[in-house]
Amino acid sequence: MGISERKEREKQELKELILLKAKEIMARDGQDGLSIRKIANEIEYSPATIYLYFQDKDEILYQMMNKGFSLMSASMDESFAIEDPLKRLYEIGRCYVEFGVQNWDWYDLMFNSPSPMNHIERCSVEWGPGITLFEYLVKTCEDAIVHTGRKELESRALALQLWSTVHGLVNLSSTQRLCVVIPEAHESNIQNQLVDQTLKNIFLSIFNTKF
Amino acid sequence: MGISERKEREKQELKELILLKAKEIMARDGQDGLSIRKIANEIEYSPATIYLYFQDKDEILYQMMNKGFSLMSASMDESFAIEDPLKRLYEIGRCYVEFGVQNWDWYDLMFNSPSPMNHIERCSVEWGPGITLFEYLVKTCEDAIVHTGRKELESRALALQLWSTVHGLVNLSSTQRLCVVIPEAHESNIQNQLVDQTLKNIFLSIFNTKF
DNA sequence: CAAATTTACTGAACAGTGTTTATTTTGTCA
DNA sequence: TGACAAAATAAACACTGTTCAGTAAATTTG
Repeated sequence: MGISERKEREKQELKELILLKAKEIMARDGQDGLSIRKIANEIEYSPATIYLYFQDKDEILYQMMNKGFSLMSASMDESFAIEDPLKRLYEIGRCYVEFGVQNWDWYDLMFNSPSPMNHIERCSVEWGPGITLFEYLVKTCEDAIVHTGRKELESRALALQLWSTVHGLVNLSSTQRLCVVIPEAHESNIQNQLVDQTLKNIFLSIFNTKF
Repeated sequence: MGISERKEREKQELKELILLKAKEIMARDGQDGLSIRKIANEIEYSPATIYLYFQDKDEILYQMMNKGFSLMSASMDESFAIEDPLKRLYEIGRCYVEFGVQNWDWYDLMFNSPSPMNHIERCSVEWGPGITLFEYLVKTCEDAIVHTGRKELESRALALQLWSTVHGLVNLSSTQRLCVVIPEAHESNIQNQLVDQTLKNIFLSIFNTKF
């Protein structure tokens, strides 16, 4: 009987539609403008219906976070393919910051918001794509350490240092802390330049390598 | 006539009481648990009264942010007093992270929340204490550069790099991203160790100096 | 001292928010 | 077609920030 299969499929489709509309609303109104009731309006169902497909808003934001990681991976896979470990590491950093600043709502969901983490803790699942990304960073750091012969560096510690720096840059820039501290940074291209300079600085200080 | 002066004083006192109770509520219920209506209850006035003393919630959070900077300065002034520029820089970084992690609600308000920035933009005032703190960091970087004779370093760029890193560390740690990526970091003392190691790494990579 | 005026305060409403539950509508199977 | 299960919803609950008309208190003036 294909009837229950069709039902399952329809259930899945509505679930996807909810996430799709949520995505559209966030793009239009920002993360704060995303509400259950707005989603309900857009999919033309009552708000209560959404709770038949997701246990709460946290789960919706968790699923959106996962979609955000897909977006990010897609925008970074050129960097992942670079042969030279140092250049790869640098490009990953550059693209990371670029993605974060240009897709702030997504980034905020993935790396700042407590909502997806609440869901993760409640359901005791892993922060899957985040861990994958970090482990990839660790591996690239390892490659870079081998490549430069600087065996005194510890790949996990180095990865954390790099991650902290780019994460800090994205946040400072997107929450308007950079532009009020460095007045010249009001125009976005100068801010890009600042971020770029900082990235170059890290690599210069760690690997003695210019880009 | 001292009558209008007394009135002015009373007005100021109620304003301070509002901020005091707001502080207490945030300490108890976190930043998300802080609402105008809760403040109103605690000071035993109606919610509308609060709008006679502050134009909106953003202004309350802006004033609280300023109090947060006072707290932070107080907890860091031992570091500020250190003679040796490198050691001073390191201690500033260590205390910065310590304050951020231990007073996350305050830190979040000062360095992440859009609310105080909304007020700053609306009233076209400066991000006063934040700028002061950053300029002090720049100056200390300058001192450290002179002290180590590494003239190729640019103090403003270096300050931004250091700030980004510690800001990133505080955020990753406080938003539960660190502990899910590095499972050993669940216990807070190991997390402290990780943060400390990262800090040491920065200084090693930039100044070739061990701590 | 009483009346007029200014200042301080509040009740109630508006337009939202996430979430739950009892009820109704819809679809499937015998 | 009637019974049963599944899906959807209306309505409520307990909140949120904010505004405004109207009330109460304090002060100044006649």
